[in-house]
Amino acid sequence: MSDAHEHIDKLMQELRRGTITIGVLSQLSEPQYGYSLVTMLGKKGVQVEPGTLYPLLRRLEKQGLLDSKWDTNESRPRKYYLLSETGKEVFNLLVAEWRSIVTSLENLIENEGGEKDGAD
Amino acid sequence: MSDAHEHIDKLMQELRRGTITIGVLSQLSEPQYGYSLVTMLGKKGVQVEPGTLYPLLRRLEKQGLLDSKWDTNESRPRKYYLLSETGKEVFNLLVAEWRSIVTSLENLIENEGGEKDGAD
DNA sequence: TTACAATAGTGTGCGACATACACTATAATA
DNA sequence: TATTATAGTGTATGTCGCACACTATTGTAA
Repeated sequence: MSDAHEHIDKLMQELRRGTITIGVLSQLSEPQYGYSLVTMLGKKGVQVEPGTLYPLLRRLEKQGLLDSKWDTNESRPRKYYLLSETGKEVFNLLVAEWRSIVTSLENLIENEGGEKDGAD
Repeated sequence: MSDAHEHIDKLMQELRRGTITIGVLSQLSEPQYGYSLVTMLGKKGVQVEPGTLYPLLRRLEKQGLLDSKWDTNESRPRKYYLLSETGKEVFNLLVAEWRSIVTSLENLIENEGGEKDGAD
């Protein structure tokens, strides 16, 4: 019963996949830079490695979902990211899709453990 | 606003990732074969390609989450899959993790659009 | 017999994520 | 001044699941 624990990690990771994107997008209604995002998301229960987040941010920017601008006024230059108009739309669509997935999955999970009707 | 629709597909696909596994596991408290799973999941709103499901089933079997046996009594031989004991445990853990993710994400999403407290 | 549906299988490619590492610049300290 | 710690950004690489497209086989209907 314990040799499976090695696979669980992988499976959970797969479960998290894609949700990081939603998490990040959800925080970018206001400009933030990479490090602050890592910190903030971490506080909210979503652990993200910097090495995961930075490529993600650049990906999202390249796809046009994020805008970015360097702030060189502060002591260290920081790259601030912000949701673009497109990003806002995509985020909303993504949330809708997410909720739909949650609903379907909940149905499947709930049904398990109970009786099922043999209707075909 | 339309060139983003190409990315949305990818993002949604990423969102679905991993959930297919949970969906499949949830249906295997009783033995079923690949084709019937494709049909059944499809009816319940979870579209899965056969070319996606079959490798998944074998993967899960190789990981010890599923048991399988060929039924050659019927007209065409069918490979029936069933949750193993390990599989049941993993499924439960996975469901727990899933619910946790759902909760975190809901929090992040809800917070957006409203005011945020500057509490640190 | 041919054609199609049912059923299972495989191989390849893509892409996101994790991990690890490198780099810069500021601040602190010896 | 030199060194170290740390905040902050960036990149290279590997893994692995999933989608897609393909093949193979068998049974049944035309």
